Amino acid sequence: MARPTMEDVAELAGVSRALVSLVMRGSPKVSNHRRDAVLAAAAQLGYTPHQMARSLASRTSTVLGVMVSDLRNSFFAEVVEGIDAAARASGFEMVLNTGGRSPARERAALRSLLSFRPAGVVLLSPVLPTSAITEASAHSPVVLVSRTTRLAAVDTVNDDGATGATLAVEHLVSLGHKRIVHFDGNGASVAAARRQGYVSAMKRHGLSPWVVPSEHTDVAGAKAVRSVWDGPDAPPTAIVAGNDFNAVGAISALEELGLRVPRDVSVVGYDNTSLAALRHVSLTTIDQPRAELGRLAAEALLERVRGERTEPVRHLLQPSLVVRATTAGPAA
Amino acid sequence: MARPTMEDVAELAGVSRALVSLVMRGSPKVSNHRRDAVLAAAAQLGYTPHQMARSLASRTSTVLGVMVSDLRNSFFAEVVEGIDAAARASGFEMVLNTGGRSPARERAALRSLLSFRPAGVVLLSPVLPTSAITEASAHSPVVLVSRTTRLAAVDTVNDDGATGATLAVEHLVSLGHKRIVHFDGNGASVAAARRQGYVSAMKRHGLSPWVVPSEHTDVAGAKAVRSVWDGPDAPPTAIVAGNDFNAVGAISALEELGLRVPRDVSVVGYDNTSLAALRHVSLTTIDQPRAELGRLAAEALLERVRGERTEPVRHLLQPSLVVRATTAGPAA
DNA sequence: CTACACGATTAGCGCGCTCCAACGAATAGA
DNA sequence: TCTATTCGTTGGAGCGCGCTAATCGTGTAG
Repeated sequence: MARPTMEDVAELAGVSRALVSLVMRGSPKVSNHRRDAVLAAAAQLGYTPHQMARSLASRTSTVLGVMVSDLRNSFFAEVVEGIDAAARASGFEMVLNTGGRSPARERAALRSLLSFRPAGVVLLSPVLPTSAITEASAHSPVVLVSRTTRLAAVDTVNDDGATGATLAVEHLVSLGHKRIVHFDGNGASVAAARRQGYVSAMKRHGLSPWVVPSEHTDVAGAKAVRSVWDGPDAPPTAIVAGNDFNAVGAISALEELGLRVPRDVSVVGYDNTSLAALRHVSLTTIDQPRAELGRLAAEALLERVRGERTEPVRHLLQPSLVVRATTAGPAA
Repeated sequence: MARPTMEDVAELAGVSRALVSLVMRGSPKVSNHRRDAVLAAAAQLGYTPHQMARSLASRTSTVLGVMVSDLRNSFFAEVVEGIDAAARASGFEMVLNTGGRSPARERAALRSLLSFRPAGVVLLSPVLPTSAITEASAHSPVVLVSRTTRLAAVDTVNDDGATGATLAVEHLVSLGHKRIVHFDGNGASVAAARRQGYVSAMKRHGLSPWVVPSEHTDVAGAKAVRSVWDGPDAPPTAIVAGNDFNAVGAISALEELGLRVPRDVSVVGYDNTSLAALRHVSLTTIDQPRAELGRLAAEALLERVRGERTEPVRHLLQPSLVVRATTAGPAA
């Protein structure tokens, strides 16, 4: 298990340790002769530079700390993939943690990440209090994804939920719908923007907004449908769900009520998760560019690391409408 | 950004650096008097030990390297969550990578992980050649998840795919099915065990096995259904799909053919992903204990790290049947 | 043949920490 | 009183590497 060190490579190649260091860092001021000898020796020993020693000596880091609330949520998993791709392209690695949507656990996870003295930290939809984020930003560049802040030292990357919800409403209105209900995401940090986008789009078209409290789960979506159809009001002809899971739950409940989608009721989701793309679901939804969110988060950190920028950035990505099989004109 | 060091804490507390080190590592041989002074100084400066310096000096590591082929696959994401939980419980961190099912990329990812001199490495369903795994195992303990090996230096954690497929067949047979087809996962490393379990279970019941080549995607599942129903043979009354995605694709294609599930055809998936649990899908499937897979992988590494074991372990987890709404007796 | 320049190479310090040998002071035993 | 022993504490070496300043060797000009 004892891996070789630079010293071993230097000895085998018959050069000094410093020269091996130069070769490993790709310095141009090494003769080809020596370079080949060093590379051959390194290959023979199976030598790879020790990242930790390297970053200790160079006082730099090739680590990006990433804290994600819940990896099982495919939305976050795909953002992480985006971060990974961007990090890899620049020679960085991810140290990854989960916070479980608990402030205490997130705090511990963040501390743990910072103990690696990372080049930067990405926080995916954290529930941490602002004070903890402020403190972290004193030690390391911080990027927030799916959460906004006014902190000047912190970058943010979000999708424009208001525009996304507006797209959903516009689509339904153009199909002829007038009674459109929104299932609100309640606690979720992205819910407010979506709700606000829905409300103002409705008003813009002279329609009365109808917001039903719900959650970002399929169970909650089903429950919201039952509460609406059990209620005293004439039922809507279309639903703008809080996210895809919520939409799928709503569709199940509608079918159990004997209603057909989209013949009787149209449904629009949000996120365009892989679930929505399944032909069995084939959900009309709002696409959030997840990999792009991740990429921009990583890029934002790298810009800070390279000292290219000190001003905060506020990326607001534009979502897009993906029309599939759950929307159609209202029943005559 | 310049974080305080042990030296700073020592100076503020009026003690030596070595004493601060002892306090940070929770040594009992420190007087309460001094300990309090050190902790107070550390708190005042916001000091946290530098993990990389620590592991360099101690020649130990608190890093677990994790390479996952594709995080977007929720199966892997959930295994990673299991690893994370176990690692956190023992004070370890994950350095995480993706290999993208490409041998070249996986090789680079593995090298990158090893450059951190991790305590151990977890490879989730790698497509790497055995030689690369052998080489890695010379440098660090290695655990393979969802892939088998004969390498004595490498631990493995798998679910018992043969038993899982057998459970599916038994369930269908007990419902009265006789014509049961299996959609094979082809390239997937777990496919062979499932196929073999299916075949021997069928034979055990005096039924003739019928294996259709497919893939672990919903598109492939749909295609397999069409090829079977377009074929010359009398169609089956039940399908044992390669995994949940394959099953969902099959169900869509069946419905497009005017067949009802489970009235006309029963379908069993594999993995019990969150998809299967959605009420809109409500798929009968084989549950693979994913978090447990992850936990055992982490544990296996930690046992090696702690020197508690040098023999390889071969964990084979028992899957279980989850009956939902896609299976019933065959049509009379 | 000497002086000089310049590129290739090396010695050695320090990154933040762990660990070990060794220290002084206090207590115990003789 | 003197020697052991224990306990809490400290100095210093060294983990594997990056980096700066100094050194070496070679070719060119004078």
